[in-house]
Amino acid sequence: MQNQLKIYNSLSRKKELFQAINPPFVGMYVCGPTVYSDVHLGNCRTFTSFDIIYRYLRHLGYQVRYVRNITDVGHLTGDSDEGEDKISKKAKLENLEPMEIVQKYTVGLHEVMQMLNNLPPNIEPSATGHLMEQIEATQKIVKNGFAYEVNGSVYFDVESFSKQHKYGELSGRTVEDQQAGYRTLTSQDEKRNPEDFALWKNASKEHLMKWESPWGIGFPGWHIECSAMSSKYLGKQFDIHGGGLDLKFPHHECEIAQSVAQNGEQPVKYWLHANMLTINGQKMSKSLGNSILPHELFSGNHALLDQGYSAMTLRFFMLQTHYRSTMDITNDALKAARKTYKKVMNGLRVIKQMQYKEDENIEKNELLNAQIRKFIAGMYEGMDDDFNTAKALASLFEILKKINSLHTDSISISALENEVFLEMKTAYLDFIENIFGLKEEQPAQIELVEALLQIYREAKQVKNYGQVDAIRSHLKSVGIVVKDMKNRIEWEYEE
RNA sequence: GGUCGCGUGGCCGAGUGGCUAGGCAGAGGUCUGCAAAACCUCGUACAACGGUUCGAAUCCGCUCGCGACCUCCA
Repeated sequence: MQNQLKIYNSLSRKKELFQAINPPFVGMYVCGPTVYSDVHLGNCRTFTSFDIIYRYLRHLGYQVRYVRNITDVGHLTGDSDEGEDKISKKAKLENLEPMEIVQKYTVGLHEVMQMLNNLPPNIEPSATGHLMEQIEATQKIVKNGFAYEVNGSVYFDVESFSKQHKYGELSGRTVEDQQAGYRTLTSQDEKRNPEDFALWKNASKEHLMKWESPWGIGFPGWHIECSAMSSKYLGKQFDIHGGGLDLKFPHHECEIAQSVAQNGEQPVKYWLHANMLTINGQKMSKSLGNSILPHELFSGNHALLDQGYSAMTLRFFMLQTHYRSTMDITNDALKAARKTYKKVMNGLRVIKQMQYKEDENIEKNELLNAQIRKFIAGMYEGMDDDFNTAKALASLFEILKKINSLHTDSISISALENEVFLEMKTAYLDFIENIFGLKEEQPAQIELVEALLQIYREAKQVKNYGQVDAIRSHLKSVGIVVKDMKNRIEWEYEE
């Protein structure tokens, strides 16, 4: 598999040429959500970023196995190993079975993912569906001497691990650094050292979600599920592991340690982290009261929003920012994104209908042909540069200008080489639909619009401007703009 | 306090030692019954200060500001 794709690897802190372990196959694991509440915009950003990465890898010809888990047990509130299970807590609060909570929010997640046109992962494994694998992984770590049991709980022994292996490489921390940030252990604590983390936790009688294990009745720790499930479906070593930047430490650091503790080798070749979301320059968080749910964004039903913005507007907005930069949500930025999104989609409709026409009387424009080829290459260069969608879009807009110029006949299509025209059409379609994953949101009732437009044309012929203006304003009220061009009359989506 | 990142024109947002993306908004123009759309032209920006260099927004140092992680979070 030949390519120029470079990926920023969080582990090396450098852009590296992407070389699949087993081409043409690529294994990609992305940390999914804990399904104890509605999926939030930050989740959406991360999953959309990896959706585009997934789509691009496929476009390049890789056969990608994309695994994104559902965390439905083991993720605790509060201090990492002492809080309440998030799912259980919510279940008690709503007086439901924990699995009802899981089902409810998993369905909600899928719904939003579909609206955003994110492709479903190839495997979406849940933690409760892989208890055996987690128990086995824990046993192996204990056997290798990197974990210890206390009162029916098993903890990863960071100290003994770090004597033989590196711990903290991904996040750039040393064990000593971390100790500085921890409170001291009390005599009540089961852990030998504060940086140790739970692989398996003993469950009290009241605990809702618990299972048999070699250490008694309990439940798995949060980090072990990803190690267990990623290795089950992608092997001990796989190509890409992604997730939100906030998972880098401790979650991903723990995953590396767990895998190395089992097999002695690094589990992941390329670690990718998507950056956080801010709103009006501030971190989006519940405590600040500025978090927005996808449905609130779509409906505009939120104090910080002037109006609603569609799922595709959000997706386009995300494309304009590189996945490793923080993305700031503002009304102004969203409005600009909506307008540009529609412009791009109007271009898509135009190019889909456009046909090449040979005309011997018209000379080929070499400069134009060269320019178009350069812009197509520019889109690929952008994506090859660590999936830089913002960079790719710059070239896409240049192509869009050419498409519009061809459409309005300010450039003759015959001035293009047939081959260049086809390349341009294919590339524009591929990028919009297959790579960026954009789609039309309000497919208009084309027959009706066309019928009205016919009346419009006739009224215009006889200079019945009253009727002309009436039709125009009617169509505008449903989001359709009439375009009076030099030689014809058409419609497009309002921007 | 520890670790790390960022600061780009009115707004958003790429980039990166010389060739100075792109989008939105704004101005002018072409077209048009009027408009809209589309296209063309226009803005010479990179937090402050010092240094390295023939040359820095881009490298180094320092200052200021913002943010992330270290504690639930994608």
